[in-house]
Amino acid sequence: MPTVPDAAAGLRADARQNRDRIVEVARELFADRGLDVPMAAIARHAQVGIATLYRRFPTKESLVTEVFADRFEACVSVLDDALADPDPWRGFCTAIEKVCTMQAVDRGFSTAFVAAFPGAVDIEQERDRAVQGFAELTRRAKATGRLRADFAQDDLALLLKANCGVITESAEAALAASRRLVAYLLSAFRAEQAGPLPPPAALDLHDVLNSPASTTRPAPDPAT
Amino acid sequence: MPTVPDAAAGLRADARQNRDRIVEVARELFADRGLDVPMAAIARHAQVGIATLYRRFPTKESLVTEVFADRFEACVSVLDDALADPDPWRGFCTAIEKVCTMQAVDRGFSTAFVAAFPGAVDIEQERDRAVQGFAELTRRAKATGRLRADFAQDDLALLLKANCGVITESAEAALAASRRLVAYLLSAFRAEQAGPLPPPAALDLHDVLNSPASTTRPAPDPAT
DNA sequence: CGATAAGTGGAGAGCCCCATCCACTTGGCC
DNA sequence: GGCCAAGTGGATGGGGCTCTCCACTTATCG
Repeated sequence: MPTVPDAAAGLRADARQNRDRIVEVARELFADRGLDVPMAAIARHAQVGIATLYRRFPTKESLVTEVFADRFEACVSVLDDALADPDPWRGFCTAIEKVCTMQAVDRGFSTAFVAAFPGAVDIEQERDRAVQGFAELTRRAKATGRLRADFAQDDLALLLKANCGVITESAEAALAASRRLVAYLLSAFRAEQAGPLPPPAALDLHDVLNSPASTTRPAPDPAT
Repeated sequence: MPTVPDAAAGLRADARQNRDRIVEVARELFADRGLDVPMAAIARHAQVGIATLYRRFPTKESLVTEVFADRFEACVSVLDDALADPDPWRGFCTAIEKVCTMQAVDRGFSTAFVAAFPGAVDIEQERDRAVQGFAELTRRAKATGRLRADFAQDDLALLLKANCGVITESAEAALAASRRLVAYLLSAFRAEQAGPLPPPAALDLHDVLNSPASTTRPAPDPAT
């Protein structure tokens, strides 16, 4: 390993200990209170001064990035597992379930992930790999005929954002909600009974604004 | 009409004009910037002082409530329309589509609605009526055999929260995303191909936390 | 065992937010 | 036209947040 084994390399022993404690505490607090827990609270729980915290992580965003770096890696490895599965559809479902569970269990990761996914922060390389891996997984799953052909690449982001939306209240409730939502969506992603879908791209807003859900419904019928 | 025609009754002419302008401006700002637009910004856009704003609406929450009161009423009437539809399943789908469109088009309403739905603010009466109406609609839709029997009452909240999650970026993109999500979910709500679902209730968290998506998957297979 | 650079803590600057107070203005009735 | 309650605006308080500054402490090495 020619590169540093850790970002905390070259630190004095006590400093390194403090840094580790900060990250650990931040992970916990972000997980069950979300990303908007104050820096002061993190410092207090880690039993260090605020200055120490800011010396290691010049900005809150840098702390968030550090804290969730391994989660992003975990996501990539989840994808690798899924790609290794001989049954692409099962791999597809499993990958989605795992990632959504990760979101449900960690409030902070949930929002950080969704925020970082479209316009990544600086982990762009990991992100691109994940996106491409998922594209491949999608392709294979479609090839088996189990995943509906009109499943769009962007539907992953759609699912992740939707999943993020149901992460509220207690962790138990969030997990249960996420489980159920994912089950519904995976069932909708299956090829059988695939009715017509609206396009994944944007559409013209004015049409809708001018008839805001109070008309007598000229919309197409989603039934059968 | 024995009751006041409006909450702004008995106000001096100029005051009433100001009040109306405040509500109008707040509606617009909330719609496309979300609920966290500052009170000062609303006052500025309405060309009144902050004191005037606070005289009419002692707290920000009261302003939000006033601004979205008619939207909540619109939701109730959407439900009434749905109940009047001779085809309960079509009514069910239409109601969900309409409400989700309302959310997608109005950022502020989207969050206000989700926030107010479980632990309502003060519009509890409307809310209860809506909940009961939806329960009836659900019952009828199930009776036709089109809506899956294990659809839970809480799945509506699940859908609304999920829909709220995809409301990001531009209004056009939000609407497109919402459309697609709702189409997917409605398709999953159909009775055919209804695979097993996780329970709508909460579950024990420890099991999951102890095997956080890195195990070799002992979970049940959602495929066929 | 000291010298020294690395590390530390807490006060506080700067900013944004909700909400209040009070001296001033103005619409509406006689 | 004049009176006065109703209405108004801007300064201000109070709180929370991110991030900075600086005098003090401590690990580490010859």
